[in-house]
Amino acid sequence: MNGKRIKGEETKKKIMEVGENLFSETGYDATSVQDICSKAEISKGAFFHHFPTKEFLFLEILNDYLFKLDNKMNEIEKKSKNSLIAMEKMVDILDEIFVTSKGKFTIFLEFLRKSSKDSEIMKKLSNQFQKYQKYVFSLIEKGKKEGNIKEEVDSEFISQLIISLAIGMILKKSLFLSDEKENFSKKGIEFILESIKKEKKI
Amino acid sequence: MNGKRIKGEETKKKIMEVGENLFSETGYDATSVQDICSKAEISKGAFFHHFPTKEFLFLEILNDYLFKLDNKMNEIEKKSKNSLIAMEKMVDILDEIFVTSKGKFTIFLEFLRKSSKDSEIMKKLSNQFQKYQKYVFSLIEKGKKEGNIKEEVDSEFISQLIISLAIGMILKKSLFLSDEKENFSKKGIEFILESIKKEKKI
DNA sequence: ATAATTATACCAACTGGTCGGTATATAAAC
DNA sequence: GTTTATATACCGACCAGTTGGTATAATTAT
Repeated sequence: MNGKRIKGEETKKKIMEVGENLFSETGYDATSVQDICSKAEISKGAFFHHFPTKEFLFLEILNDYLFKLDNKMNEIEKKSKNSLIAMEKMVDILDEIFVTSKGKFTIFLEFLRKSSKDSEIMKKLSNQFQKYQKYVFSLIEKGKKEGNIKEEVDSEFISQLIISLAIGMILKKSLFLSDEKENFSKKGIEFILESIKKEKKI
Repeated sequence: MNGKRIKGEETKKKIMEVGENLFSETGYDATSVQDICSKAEISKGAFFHHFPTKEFLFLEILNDYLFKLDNKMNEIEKKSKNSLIAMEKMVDILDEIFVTSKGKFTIFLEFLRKSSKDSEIMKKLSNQFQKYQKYVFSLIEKGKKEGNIKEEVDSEFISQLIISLAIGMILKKSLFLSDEKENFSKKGIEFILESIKKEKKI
């Protein structure tokens, strides 16, 4: 039936897939449109039929990436019974997003790098981080209400701390894997959580 | 006297300066040798007289960068009376290195990005981080001996935690400056230090 | 003189993007 | 049901400009 339409969408997907891989492996500038075409086994004509510019492809990949990140974030909320568990899970999920399926993180670096030149990209990434931080903030507030977290905790400060730590851990881990102990990410967040947890009375 | 010799060194310095700026502003790939020459007000011939390749320039800039980082690190040790103060100062210094004189951090990103492709660069950066972490480790151990830090603290774990946090804070700060509270970096490290400090008996 | 330094002209390879044209699938007209 | 029309998908040669790097000549300092 609509063979053409479907095939068109498939090539577009293929281009985005290959683009994401090459951009993260080789970097945006060092990846030529021809490289993408060759690896995707399509012609240059096909490429520019689906994407007006190379830059546009990059932006679509970024949007896609952020969209998936959002979805993952929402998943955690549903799956977690209480706020403490949710926060611990977050790191795993971030981990999974960035590190699993190799090279995911390097394209994040590529996004970061481009963001310092392109204010629109910067805005998008910044928003994403803020969204993420606000989510942690709400988890902490929720934790206070649940009686799991001390009331005097500065939610704003701690949420920023957790986000910063998460970013740092992931960056360190994915770049210099090497010596790190198992579950370091988890333990790191737990360390902070331990400090803001309310002591359980027996 | 040896005016020419000196002038030769000066052009080399100039190239490295301009190179560092342009690489961090525009990125390695997007910066052409010609761009560097124009901004440094020299000819292409002069460039390739001092550097065999563009890549080589990048590596020398990296080495220089790491060298300066090392020196800064050693400075703190001398200036600090005890280990706790030293640790707090570290973040400021890191901050200063990365953020002050805008764009310093973006070239660090550029280093990171290239490291994911070049194993030699990766090694260098990795070593630097390990050096840095080992330094924090020694500070913690020193703190234990000084009686400032609890003996049961896992120095390895905490040193990794601090490094990760520092990286994350700096990255977040320099990219999405925005809303962050004053002295967040300092407060962040202080938060961890507070947890491992030995209570002072009065 | 001679060796180091800088400038100019140049090259082959490659860049993002365009363009004329083709193939094929869907839809409309008969 | 068959023809006609139209839009989508795709190809690959081609464009003007840029790239890192070279060859060579001119300048300069010792």
